[in-house]
Amino acid sequence: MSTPLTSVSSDARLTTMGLLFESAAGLRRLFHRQAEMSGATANQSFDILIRLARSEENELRMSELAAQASLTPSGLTRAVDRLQQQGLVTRRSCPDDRRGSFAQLTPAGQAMMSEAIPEHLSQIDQILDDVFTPEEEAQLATYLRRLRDYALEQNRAAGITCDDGVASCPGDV
Amino acid sequence: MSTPLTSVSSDARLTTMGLLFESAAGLRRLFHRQAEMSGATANQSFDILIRLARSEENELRMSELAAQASLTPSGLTRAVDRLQQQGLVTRRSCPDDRRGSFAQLTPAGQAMMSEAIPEHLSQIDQILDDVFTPEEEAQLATYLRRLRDYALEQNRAAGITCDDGVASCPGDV
DNA sequence: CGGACTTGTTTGCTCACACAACTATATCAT
DNA sequence: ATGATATAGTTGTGTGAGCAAACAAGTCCG
Repeated sequence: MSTPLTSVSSDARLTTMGLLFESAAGLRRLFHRQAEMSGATANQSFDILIRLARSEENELRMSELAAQASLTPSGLTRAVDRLQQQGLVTRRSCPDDRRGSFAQLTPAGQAMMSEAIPEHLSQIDQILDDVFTPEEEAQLATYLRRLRDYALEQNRAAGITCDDGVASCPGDV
Repeated sequence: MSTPLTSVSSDARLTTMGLLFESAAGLRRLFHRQAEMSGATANQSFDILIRLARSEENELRMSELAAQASLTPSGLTRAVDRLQQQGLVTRRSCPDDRRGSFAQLTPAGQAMMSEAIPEHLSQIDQILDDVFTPEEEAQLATYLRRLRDYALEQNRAAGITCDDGVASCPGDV
């Protein structure tokens, strides 16, 4: 056997999915590179900081933040640990629910983000201006939003292992 | 200071970028979940296997494969190591350039992919059919392709540290 | 020919993330 | 109240990926 294992007709859709992952990976590198060049603002988990910066009181519940950043709870715990060590974030325990906590930007974190965000925004502006017309940009956003919501929904549905009384869960008798 | 650090006008574009990453992450999980459920076909670095399966002779140069899979050369070396241990891939040294090698699907790898790819394709069909009209799908693909090519180009340009004789490279006198 | 530089791949090291198990609080049924 | 279950978050452990340095083979002069 010496020929590819996919038919031409399926290739287009496979490629579309590939494009999604490749463009995301490519842009991630682009952002990472610029963040790195800006010296002081270089920080992995920039994603987390931005989401905090965009929130009321610059704080979010851990679980909410995990969902927004596409991290597992455990992954987020570690990420916030690191940011805390860097002095950019604090934990504030939730008064209404003593299980919960907020991650919150410290003044230092706010200061850093005040500097870093404009750079990031201008990089995004540049990219989008270079690649899309405003209409295309809006279209892309709606397409991606649909895709994200679909994936979110499907993952949520799959996460509920025994959603309607199915007894197929291993070990639950 | 108690208000978010971003203005409303910038939020849209920031969100668009967020959507790209979130949709990619969401779909990645969706695919991973299904792969996992299909038992035998469960395999991380499915991406790599698919790209091999889609290629002539089911083989690709390591560097080419790394680029396609958005991995660094080192990351790919390790990934291929693992796949080789699983018996799904072999290395074939390039006759024309003795530095280079090909990663190639073994018969076992081909067999596995013959089984796994149809499932994967049907999952993709389902997603795209659920979320987009054919025209929208085509549009999305062109948008993503532009974005990917842009990122590729920018990253490539940035990778060439001293592209036009700039003497700013540290330590090159 | 022979040394300087480039390119393709691999190795040493470190870090970040996921999964599973655990703790602590909350909620619900009886 | 009280025990069963669910939810929020943290910790132990393994794995995958990146960076930088090493290595090996090709290329480019002189």
